[in-house]
Amino acid sequence: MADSTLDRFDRAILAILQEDNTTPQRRIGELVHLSTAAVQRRIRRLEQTGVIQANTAQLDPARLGRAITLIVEISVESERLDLLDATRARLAAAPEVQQCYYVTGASDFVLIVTVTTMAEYQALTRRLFFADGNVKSFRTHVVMDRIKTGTRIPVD
Amino acid sequence: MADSTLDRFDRAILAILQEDNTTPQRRIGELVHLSTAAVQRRIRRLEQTGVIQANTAQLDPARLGRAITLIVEISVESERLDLLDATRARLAAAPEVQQCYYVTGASDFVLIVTVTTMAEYQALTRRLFFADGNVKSFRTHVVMDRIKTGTRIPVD
DNA sequence: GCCTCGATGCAACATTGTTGCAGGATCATC
DNA sequence: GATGATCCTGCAACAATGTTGCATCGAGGC
Repeated sequence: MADSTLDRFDRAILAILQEDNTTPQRRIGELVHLSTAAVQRRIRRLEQTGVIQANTAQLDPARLGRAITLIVEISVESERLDLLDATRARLAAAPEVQQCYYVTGASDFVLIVTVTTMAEYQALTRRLFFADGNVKSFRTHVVMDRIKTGTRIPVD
Repeated sequence: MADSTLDRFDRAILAILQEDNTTPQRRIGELVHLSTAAVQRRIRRLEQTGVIQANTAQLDPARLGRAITLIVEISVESERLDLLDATRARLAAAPEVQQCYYVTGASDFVLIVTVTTMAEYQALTRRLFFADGNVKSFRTHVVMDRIKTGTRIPVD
């Protein structure tokens, strides 16, 4: 899982798949100037070596009733490893928690949360924050506009 | 693009595609108890109506050299609409900015940024924050652990 | 009860993905 | 500088998957 340097072909393929992984391999081959077989083998290698972690559909949260997005900063009481790990596991397990980062700075965790109603969020805070003895405080930002979302990263 | 209520079949299909959109329609049909043709037509409708916004490969940032993730909170001087829009556009256009939210609370924008080196981040702050007259201040959290990432949302 | 509308399953068909094989480039070794 | 090993390529046959036409079924309105 170490080196496997990516050449410009790999990067070009990744750039395409990152935008639309339903692009036919034949089309990718035309774009990057390789045969479909070569494209196919490179994609398989990228998947097996973990460069490509998953192939997923991006859904519109609003259309699924989850119109509210929140960003939450959490501060913990103690940085003791076992307590941190417990909190970490609890946060990651919650389906409403879309993303969770352990960070430096004023807070310890930053979450991105999606809910259908503020009542649901209130319930979540009770279940996830107040019930967790190690959560000292949390600060909530309500998202008014999701200007840019996704997991796209530059490939060059 | 309005109603188009999602029944339990749609939701079951979305749950699968959100995990792995390379799952064959035949397999999806078995799982949700529909014919492949029905699955195929539903997926097409979900794509056309925008419930499915994109089909993308999820890449490992570390394997592409972007080992550093940062979360940045930005406060602006003025909430004047034209100034806000200019800042918003500038932030969204930066490829290093993976996600960008306009939020309530102590800060105005929250960004998720990926870079290869801290020097690159420093350059980004100059280009994006210091050069923008309307950015009053920003606070940076360095991500030590990406506990949970992605765009997965509950479908039920 | 009859009609329309929308969705379904089946089956033929089109497209796309996969694999075996032979050949070409690169690199270390001699 | 030749030699062989290794890796990657393209081509072509093949397998798997996606797509569409058609007949049928069920729900709701008249």
